Amino acid sequence: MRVRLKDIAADLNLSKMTISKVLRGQTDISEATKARVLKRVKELNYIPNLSASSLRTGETKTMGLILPSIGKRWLAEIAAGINRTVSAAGYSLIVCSSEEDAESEQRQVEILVSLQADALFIVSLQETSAFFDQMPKMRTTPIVFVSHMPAGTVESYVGVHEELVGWIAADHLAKSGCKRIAYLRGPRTAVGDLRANGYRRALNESGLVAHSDLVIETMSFDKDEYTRGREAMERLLSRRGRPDGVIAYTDLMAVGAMDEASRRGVRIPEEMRFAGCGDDALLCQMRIPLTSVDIGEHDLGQRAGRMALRAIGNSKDKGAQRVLVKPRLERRTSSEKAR
Amino acid sequence: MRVRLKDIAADLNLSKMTISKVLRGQTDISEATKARVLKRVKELNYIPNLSASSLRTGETKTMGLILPSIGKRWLAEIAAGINRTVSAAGYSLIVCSSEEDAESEQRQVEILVSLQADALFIVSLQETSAFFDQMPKMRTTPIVFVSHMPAGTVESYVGVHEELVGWIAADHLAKSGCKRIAYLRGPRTAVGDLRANGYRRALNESGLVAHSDLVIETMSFDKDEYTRGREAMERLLSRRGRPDGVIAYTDLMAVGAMDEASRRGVRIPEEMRFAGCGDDALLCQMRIPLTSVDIGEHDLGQRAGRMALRAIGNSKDKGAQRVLVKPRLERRTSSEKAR
DNA sequence: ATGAAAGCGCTAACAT
DNA sequence: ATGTTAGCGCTTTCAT
Repeated sequence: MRVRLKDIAADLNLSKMTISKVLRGQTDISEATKARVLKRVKELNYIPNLSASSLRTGETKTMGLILPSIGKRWLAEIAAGINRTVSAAGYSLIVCSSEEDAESEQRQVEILVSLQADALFIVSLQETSAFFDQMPKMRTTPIVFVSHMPAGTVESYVGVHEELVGWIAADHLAKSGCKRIAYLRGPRTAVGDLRANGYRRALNESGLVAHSDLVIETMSFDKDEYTRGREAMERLLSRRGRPDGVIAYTDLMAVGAMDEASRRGVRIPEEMRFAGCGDDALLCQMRIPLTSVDIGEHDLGQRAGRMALRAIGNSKDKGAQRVLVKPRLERRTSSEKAR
Repeated sequence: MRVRLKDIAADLNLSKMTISKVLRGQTDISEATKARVLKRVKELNYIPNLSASSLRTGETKTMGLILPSIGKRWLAEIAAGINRTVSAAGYSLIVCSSEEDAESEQRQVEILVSLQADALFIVSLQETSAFFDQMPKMRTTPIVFVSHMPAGTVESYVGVHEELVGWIAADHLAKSGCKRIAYLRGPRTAVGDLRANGYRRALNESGLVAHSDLVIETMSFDKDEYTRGREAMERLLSRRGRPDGVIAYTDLMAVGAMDEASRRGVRIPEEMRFAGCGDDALLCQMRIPLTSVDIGEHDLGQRAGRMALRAIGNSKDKGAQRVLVKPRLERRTSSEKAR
């Protein structure tokens, strides 16, 4: 059996209350006993039973994060941002992966609520907020939606100014003198559409036209993004009127497109400039350093963390909060004249 | 306040015992009341308090996994492997990141033990088992070390046959006819040394010599692996007697080396064959598809999961268990004559 | 088939 | 400065 408060108490001829008080740093304990207790606690390697204290206090000083998967860099950065913020406030973060499955996500929510997590962060896969609405009894546990917000939810939300992502990249290339800017657009999702809108707006503002054959649809989903990027470039180069600027929905697609262009003898950035999205350190350092829009995942995580801490603080303050973080451009060789 | 068993009981004029029994599937309940209870439970969206039941039963049906970081693909695959196995047995997996910090790892262990996780998996950063030895009182919680084993531990361990990783890659290139096989070796760690030994053994077995200037040391750690791969290739090509085969400690280094070689006009695989380690889907599909040693992380995770389940089953069976999974070669264009 | 009592390990509130 | 009592929500055991 594990060591309990009671054991330490018996060991030192004290009551378990005294031990408990020492462990929680209460001040009405003499320095002498305090030292004695701490010494024995260390020796016996006592680890408190969080189930028990949670049952009594109603809190675990633990927060849960549910991610679609734990292998993606941007998700890991969100996690790191949250972790930094909440651990500074004395909370531990535990992560669950929904393995890209919306039903599994719901199970994870129940597990974390069941575990008495003090707050939840979810990068959700739910289309709508139906699941969350039906459990209003769960309102004790604040939930912060990160990056994606199920339609209808009136919960806290921290997301990305997606339209600006597309705008920043397109505006940059336009200001750099590109006249025909192609866009390897993302999926037909809310995010994909917003970024495409930003791209179009930037072009219009610069007096350019987002000609429809400059926008390449996301192709066969059975292929990886790198290959999709290459194939998109094939299409662009096979037509008359090749672009002098290319923006891709992801860094990997951008790298694929750049590789294909290079292979066909296009000089980068002299003849064609490129920008990606995600600012992936790995991809952006390869070959021709890639200009990319930094989505700001770490910041996203920090804001989400702060929001949860606030929600726990004033339980009465349940006004829905929404924050959008602003993306930032990282300029590199792929879009700048070599000096 | 959250819904409790008591609330449902009062609601239906039953005792909380009855509700509890229904929820745990005990059979001594009439079908009628069972249905009534389940209906109300669903309506009220009851979520059990795991702290309370854990306190009573001593188990949480939860296991913890501690990773150095959650952004790495191979760690994510280990996690997925564990998850698959333990969730099939009714356990939930919760993940904590130690953020590459050995002290933080210790804190995570304490948190998960405190949370009453039924078993722990650790991809550990500890050099020695000192921390784990000093908490024998914690032995109630089985710990499975994955991938890396702190010196001295007598716990369960599932790792990789690292020597074979180096051997497989080198043997493959040797059998393909390469006579001068270079090795961009990893760090001076246990793993790095084992793989280097495997490389040397394979060469010897094929009657080749692991000439010292064919083994390139890991260079400046402030640079990313891609750049290190490129720079290693620069060095190899600047000497007389260029290699006709190159093995790299990671896929990313291999890609860097291949890029640099291509840039300098070396034809791959005709003039130089390449193999990496890790079988990273992203990196292995780029440009020249890269032959790579699949470390078998998913398998690693599954074995670890099974080991933990066994440890929970027979609490008496505390014989230290060790398993090494075998890596596998994935052949691709970088090492095969184009057909 | 249903329920009452006791207690898991801890702490809030109140003695002493 | 230290200790006593009660109870958090659940389940084990034993009655009914």
